[in-house]
Amino acid sequence: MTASHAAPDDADTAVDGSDDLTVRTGPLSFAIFALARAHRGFAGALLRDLGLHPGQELLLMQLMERDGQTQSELLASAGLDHSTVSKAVSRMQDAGLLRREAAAHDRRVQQVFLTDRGRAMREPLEAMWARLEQVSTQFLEPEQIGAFVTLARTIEQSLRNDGNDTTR
Amino acid sequence: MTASHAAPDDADTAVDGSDDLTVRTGPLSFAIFALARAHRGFAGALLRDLGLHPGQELLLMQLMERDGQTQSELLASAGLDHSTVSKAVSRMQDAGLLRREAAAHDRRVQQVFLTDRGRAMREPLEAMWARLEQVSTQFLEPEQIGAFVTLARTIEQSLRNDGNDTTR
DNA sequence: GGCATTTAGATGGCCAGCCACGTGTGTGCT
DNA sequence: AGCACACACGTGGCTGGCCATCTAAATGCC
Repeated sequence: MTASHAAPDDADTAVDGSDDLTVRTGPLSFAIFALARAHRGFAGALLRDLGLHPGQELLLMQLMERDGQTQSELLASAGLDHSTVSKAVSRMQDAGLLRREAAAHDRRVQQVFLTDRGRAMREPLEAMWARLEQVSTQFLEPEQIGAFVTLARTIEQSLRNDGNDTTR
Repeated sequence: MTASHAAPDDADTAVDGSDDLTVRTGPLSFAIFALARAHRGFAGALLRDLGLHPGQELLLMQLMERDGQTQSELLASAGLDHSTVSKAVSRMQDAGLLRREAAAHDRRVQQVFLTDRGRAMREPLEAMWARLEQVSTQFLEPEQIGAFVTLARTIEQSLRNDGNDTTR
């Protein structure tokens, strides 16, 4: 994955010590960016082994929790654009992971169901997700994990509220 | 941005309380995902006003810090794939934000320089970046910000090291 | 009932980002 | 010198993700 270029000197991706403009102006924002990249990259590598693309695992796991959800429900839990879900579902349908079915009572609605092949991804996906979590938290104490999650949610809410706030 | 669907009931994007499979198996990983989406979404909205696309601001600010960097240097600081940088630089060149120039001593290398138009983005970009940071940290105490950054870097390093680790 | 509005998806367009592959250039080894 | 190798990029192909636009269907309002 990102191992290919692995930094010629010690100027690693983290940009430690050499406070550049981004870090100076917004250390937290930069930390989020960097963390998101690393996390996504690592997850992507694990998903690759499963034949999945980043983001698809969230849809699958969402359906494993409750099968037959509509696309609207899926995009709400994942926080994605409806077009993104539509395309992803379409591709995953082609891949045989799930299928769509028009709802009887409301023909606009497309219910999404896992196929056997999709259901079979449960164990590998849980293992992958557990490993991702284990690697991420390997140097953290339980209370640090809790603290991080709390902080992350607080920041997330701040961004979401402010983004929706028209009064500011 | 994500204001469109704004959750019909209380099933907000954050999935509070309704611990689904993802949150149950990897709360920290899910928190990172959710935070990254919100942060990226908010940043994207601000960048849109500046006529930029997500990711381009990092390259610009990197060049503002030190102009004439090679593409390899840029991708190292941003942690991106070389092809991503190559394409982004190409498009930003078309947009008149910067220009490429083959290095004299090593004709493989492409040095990237800001144009006047690119340099003019400095003030707006700093303001945008500062606002992003302000919104993100609006409910946090200074020590919480520090704690978050520290935790984020720790997690990031864990992911990076393990990703590159061939011995595990 | 009839018509405007809202809602669920689909689709096209565009950029970010990755991998795989190809090309030109510098380096090192013999 | 010669040749294998590493390095810096460019390009094509694919997916994720967003916005804008369109269609069909349900809902609301008169």
